[in-house]
Amino acid sequence: MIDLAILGLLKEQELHGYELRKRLGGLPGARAGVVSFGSLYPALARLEKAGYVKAVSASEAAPAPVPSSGSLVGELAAFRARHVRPTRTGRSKKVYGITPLGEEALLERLADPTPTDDRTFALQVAFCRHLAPSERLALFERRRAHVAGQIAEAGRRRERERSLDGYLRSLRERDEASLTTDLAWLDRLIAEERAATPEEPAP
Amino acid sequence: MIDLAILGLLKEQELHGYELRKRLGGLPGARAGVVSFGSLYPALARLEKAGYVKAVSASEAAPAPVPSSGSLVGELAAFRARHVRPTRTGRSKKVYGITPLGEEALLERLADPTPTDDRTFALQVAFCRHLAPSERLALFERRRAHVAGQIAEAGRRRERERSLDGYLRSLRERDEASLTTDLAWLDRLIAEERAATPEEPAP
DNA sequence: GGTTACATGTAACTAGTTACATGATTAG
DNA sequence: CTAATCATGTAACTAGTTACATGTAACC
Repeated sequence: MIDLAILGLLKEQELHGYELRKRLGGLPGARAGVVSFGSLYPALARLEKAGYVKAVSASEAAPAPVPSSGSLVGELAAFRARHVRPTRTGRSKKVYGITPLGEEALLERLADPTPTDDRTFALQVAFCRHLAPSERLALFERRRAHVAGQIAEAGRRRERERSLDGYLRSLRERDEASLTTDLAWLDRLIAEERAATPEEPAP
Repeated sequence: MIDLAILGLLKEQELHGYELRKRLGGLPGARAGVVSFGSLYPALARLEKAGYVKAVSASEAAPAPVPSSGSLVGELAAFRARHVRPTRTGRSKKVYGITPLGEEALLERLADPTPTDDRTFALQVAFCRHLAPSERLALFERRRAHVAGQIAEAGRRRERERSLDGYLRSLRERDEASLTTDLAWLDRLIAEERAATPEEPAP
């Protein structure tokens, strides 16, 4: 999960850990919270050891072309980052960039056909522009099938346990409503995707 | 999470681990999967050590009044459980029941005002019939406020980042749609709850 | 007598968390 | 100078997972 998020963000732009965390928190699906430093920094170290990311000189960090934060503070910080002078003593900003190996790993994680949790799927969609159109569509279709399957299962369960009392019944209704909302969204997403992609005739 | 589920299920009926797991899987919200034995059995041991549950004689396990599985296999197993004879050697069924201390712990977890994840909230609702009406309503209202807050936040974010491109924008829409669906469900739940509870005038 | 389903448990691992420790930079 | 914010990291813990090890009971 965190690996996918880090690789996806670094593919767009070189960043240091602290900034990375801020952007992680701003990513959809919004219902999941911010990641902690205690998991972010070890993850960065792990990814660096694996050769997926590498620390670059702090001054190489590109200032955001479109400042996603919109804050003046962020702009000033970016400006200052450009003429930072390396201090003799330890703790200082460490800017990371993605490596070619890391880009491969990102594509693998984006195309991974294993059904994932909501949060990971949201991240896959957030960065799916890096996939080939056919793989992107496959990602959406797989998810659609997964959600459709859950709806079918919920329907079967409803048949089996008709006359369920109060709160349990309400919870089942909620499950079905949420699955139905999600399916409708996926159908829109898929329709838009097909509309945007000129059809590929069979070879 | 698992503690709440175990205590909630054992409050209804004495059960052994294997059966407990089956019911855990059938509980809403359906989108979360089944728990593994590797987390269930240690959890039972922990709860027993804490004095929240205790192992009772296997023959005391009440057969399900309404067989939730609907399977003949389950019915036969329940029948056989009634005339099990203790075998001399180790591994055999171990039926657990909830203790008064465990019932206290269950009520604490049900009324816990700390905002929780989706899965835990679903469990709180699944067992909320054990709460006093006012506490039940408070549980729902807290959740409603939480979701309403997230919707407000999503709206602010939409203002801030208008003209977001393709997939990110779609993900935001999905977030808002799912939050809105959930809010509507909560409103129905709260309305039903108020309708069912004769109003309490201020003392 | 073999297969299948029931049943309990442990060990090693995964993926995160909170709390802590430290230091650098800047605004007032 | 000092408080706030930026920034990096470690240690101990939490809450689960998978894979393994073992045994029981019934079915055919």
